[in-house]
Amino acid sequence: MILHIDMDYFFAQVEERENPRFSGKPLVVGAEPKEGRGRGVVSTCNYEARKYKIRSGMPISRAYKNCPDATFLPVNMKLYEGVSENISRIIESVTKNYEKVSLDEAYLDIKEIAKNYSTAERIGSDLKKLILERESLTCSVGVGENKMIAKIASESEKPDGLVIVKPCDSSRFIVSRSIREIPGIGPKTEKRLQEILSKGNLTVKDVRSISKEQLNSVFGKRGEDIYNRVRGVDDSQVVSEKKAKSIGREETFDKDTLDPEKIINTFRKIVAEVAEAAIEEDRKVKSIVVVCRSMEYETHTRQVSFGPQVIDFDFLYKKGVRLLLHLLTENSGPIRLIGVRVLFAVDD
DNA sequence: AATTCATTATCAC
DNA sequence: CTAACGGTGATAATGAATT
Repeated sequence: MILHIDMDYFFAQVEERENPRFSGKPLVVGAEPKEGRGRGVVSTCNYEARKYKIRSGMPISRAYKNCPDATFLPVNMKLYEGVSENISRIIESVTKNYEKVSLDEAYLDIKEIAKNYSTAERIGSDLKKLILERESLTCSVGVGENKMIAKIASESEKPDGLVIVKPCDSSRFIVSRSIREIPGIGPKTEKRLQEILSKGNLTVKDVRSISKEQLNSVFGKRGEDIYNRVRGVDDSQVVSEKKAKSIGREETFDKDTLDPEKIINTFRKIVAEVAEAAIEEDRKVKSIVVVCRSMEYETHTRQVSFGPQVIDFDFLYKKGVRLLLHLLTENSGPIRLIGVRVLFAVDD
């Protein structure tokens, strides 16, 4: 039995709490709009902003066009990280057996503490009450027989929802939903499924009509997963204390650039940040990946591995510059973004 | 033949 | 009218290189 908790419009709700004058009016947290010329995207917005068809992930320029009078706030990650920590402490008062998947989302394995689904409902409402009392924030909670059902349940009645799905109801609960509501089915997978069935607006029921064999032939190993998921089956586990496998930084230029000075300066800065983060984590690094995005939005990477070692700036910079040079040579056109990522050694 | 490395694609938040 | 589009991290597929 799994409980999924998802904070409602998290970044924006925290900002409303810190500054109640933002409440009740459209509020957008994300990149600077710069009179509609900004290149970033919306991180989160409140429900008033959603009335203007503003959404997470939307280009900030479009959000600005939809509602120029909205309040636009920059992302104050330190603030949200602190609040997220507080919420983690509250979750830990319920169970230590939980997996945090982002600042605003977590799965709790509650099979040991909930004998039945009415107990689970009580645990969910208690958790919501604690978070509201201690942090003045609302969230949505879903309970189901596995992580996927719990997540769809929590999404289904937000904001401030509490949805319990008993195992006997799992199949009925998902059958009429859009295929896009199944976690892991993104735009590309949806499109390929539409092509298989020669039909748009697919529901979970539609996808159930595709045989395991056909899914396997189109999607390979993932086919099995899709076959199971549309039938409500998901045996992925709640994993607490997950260690990062990589860390990276990337940066989009204000304007696509060819200026070597600008590129190398930005590169030096992000290498320094990645080196600092890797040293801070005290982890051994085995590879470095350099990312370069062209004006045409093509993303290219170059990477090199080495014996696992604790790295410093000079080491990373020497390795990275070579890769960057390769990328710039092959590209020659204006650059939109550069990035650096390090992969940690498995052990350690 | 099996494993690791390098690259790209897809997805999520 | 249409396109517009971050940063961070995970995982899988695929093919090449290495053991």
